[in-house]
Amino acid sequence: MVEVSEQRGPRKRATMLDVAAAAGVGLRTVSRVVNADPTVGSHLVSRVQAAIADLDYVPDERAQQLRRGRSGTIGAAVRNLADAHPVLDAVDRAARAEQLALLAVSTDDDEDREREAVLAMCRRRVDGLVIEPIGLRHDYLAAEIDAGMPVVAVDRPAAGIAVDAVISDNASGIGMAYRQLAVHGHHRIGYLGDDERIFTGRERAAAFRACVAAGGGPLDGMVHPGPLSAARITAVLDGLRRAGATALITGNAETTIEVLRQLGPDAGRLAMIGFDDFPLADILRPALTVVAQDSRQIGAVAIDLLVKRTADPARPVQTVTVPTELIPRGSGEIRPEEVG
Amino acid sequence: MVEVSEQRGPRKRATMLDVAAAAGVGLRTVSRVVNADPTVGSHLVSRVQAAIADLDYVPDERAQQLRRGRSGTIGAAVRNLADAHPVLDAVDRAARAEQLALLAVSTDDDEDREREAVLAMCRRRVDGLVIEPIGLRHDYLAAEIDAGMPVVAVDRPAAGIAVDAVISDNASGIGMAYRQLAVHGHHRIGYLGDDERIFTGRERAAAFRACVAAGGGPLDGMVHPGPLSAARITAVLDGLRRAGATALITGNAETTIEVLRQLGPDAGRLAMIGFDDFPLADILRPALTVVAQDSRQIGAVAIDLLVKRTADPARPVQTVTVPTELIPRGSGEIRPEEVG
DNA sequence: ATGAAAGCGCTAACAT
DNA sequence: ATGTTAGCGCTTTCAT
Repeated sequence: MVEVSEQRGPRKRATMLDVAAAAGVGLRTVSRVVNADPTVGSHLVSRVQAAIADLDYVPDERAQQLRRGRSGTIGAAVRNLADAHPVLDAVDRAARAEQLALLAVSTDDDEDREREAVLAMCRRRVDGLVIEPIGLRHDYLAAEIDAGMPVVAVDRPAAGIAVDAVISDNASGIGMAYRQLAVHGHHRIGYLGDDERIFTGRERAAAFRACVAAGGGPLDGMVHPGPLSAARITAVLDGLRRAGATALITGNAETTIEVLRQLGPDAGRLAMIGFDDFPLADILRPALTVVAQDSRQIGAVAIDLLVKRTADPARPVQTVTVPTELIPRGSGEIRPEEVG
Repeated sequence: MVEVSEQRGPRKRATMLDVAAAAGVGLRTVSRVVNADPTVGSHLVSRVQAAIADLDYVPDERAQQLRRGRSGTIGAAVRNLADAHPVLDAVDRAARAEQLALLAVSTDDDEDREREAVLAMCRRRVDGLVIEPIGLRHDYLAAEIDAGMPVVAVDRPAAGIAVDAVISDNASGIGMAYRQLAVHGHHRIGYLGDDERIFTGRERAAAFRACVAAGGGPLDGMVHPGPLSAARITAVLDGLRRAGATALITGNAETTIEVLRQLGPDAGRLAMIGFDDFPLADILRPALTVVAQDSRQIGAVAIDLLVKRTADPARPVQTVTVPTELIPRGSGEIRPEEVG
């Protein structure tokens, strides 16, 4: 009986050993060809490559990683795949420049999801971690860091652990927004942003208070940090109107958007500057003046810190602050007399 | 001399063997505990768990996968991490329900990036592939499919290979948009969309032509498929104005947004319906009427097809069409007499 | 109910 | 310049 070689169903996947056999060379030679080791005779190289093409051989990266001891991958846990795109994009580019693949997951702003996602990446033995921290405590990472995992926090510092961080200059951003409104004649300026239990919410609210104090404007009823909810925003907008506010600074993109949604056609009747730029902010009417973070630089610095820590695990922990930029588009340049 | 046990620098990572030694049990027992095998004595379970906690043991998933022969991961290659979010999100949810992790990469609408990204996933031995195809030929996947890799195309079919697909009902979507405009009194309706070399561009332009033919409206100078560029859109808008068009259907979100950008304050002077919904479409003025794809269902169906093919690799290849929905928000309900 | 040993596919010492 | 061999950390027959 002759064995039927062409079976139905999926063909078995070729391994490196199959390739070696087909090419009539040793396993090591195939490995060398796969890894572009120049010390292989060109004769054998082409024979091995032919066998690889013939068998549709695809190296198993898991085995490579396991044996090499490095994964060549860095993990990124960001709050939202969509919003974080500019930072993530920059991280991706920077990582690629360092010959590193990027494994990105969304934490959906959920503390448990974050921990779960980060630990999953640790099980995959990523060579480094970029985290946009959600929770208040990140002790769950202590063991990993202890085991030598390089970690960098972006957007906000990670509490409870000593890791490098890249954050935007929130105080300066709020300052620019406040001055822009003041320069355009506003005196009664409101602030509506994140809960102060959140790092950026805390920093931005504090910076705003400092600006008002320095500018001599009214503080009472003007500063509204708190959780993001449509109902709260409705109430705050109402209160601000009663208090005679002619201008508003919003502390994050979600808040900005919800405010615009509620303002509807009245959007032009209040001067407004949003912290964080977002797509389409320029096609709104009036176009939205924003304080933009330098996402590209944030991502690049994050990878840089990761690489440096990998090279020298003992180096002192560092927090890098990246400048923000005011982008005037119209909504922040409305004068009080145009408001009504 | 006594060995210094508390060294400087990263502690070596504990392996399963270390845990076994620390707990005074066999390797197999630790494996059983890690995998929640119920046949382990509760006495040993707690002893092993204590050792795991003590050593901060984290299983190496690559080794698990290698040995198990499955990765428990499905890969998704989408054009854009931001735009695809709803589909990706649905894919993610559906995958998790099937106990599968999701590995997502962006192809940035680039054919080479797509191939590179997909092959990278194959090297990681994902258990299935969800692809939003870019290129015209996908033969590079033939060998993988032959080796038993389940693949499903979303949004458009993959050419050159026989794989399952989930696509939106483009013709019906264009039909709804056209009728909505016609019902509101428009007779001179323009179309501006993707190049007809792109599947969706082809389908939507063809559907639009069929609508016009059926409705008896003018076709001449009204249908504009082609590459997305600001200059081309400027020219088309100008031509449409001269041709007396009172309404416009745009064939994809990028085009819609660029049109709105160029229209600026004149946005309300042209009835408009966009194919594809996007965030903030509802806070524009006028709010944008759109044909929305059912991303949630697309994602769910994609995973369903993947699971079914995994279970039965020989099942016939299938293309599922998912309905689209018209969401009237204002811009599509402007009457010709309001247009200037 | 538990352990010893083989091996997943690959790379890296070590021959030769 | 090329081949042999020993693991990387885990799961899994197979004994016990």
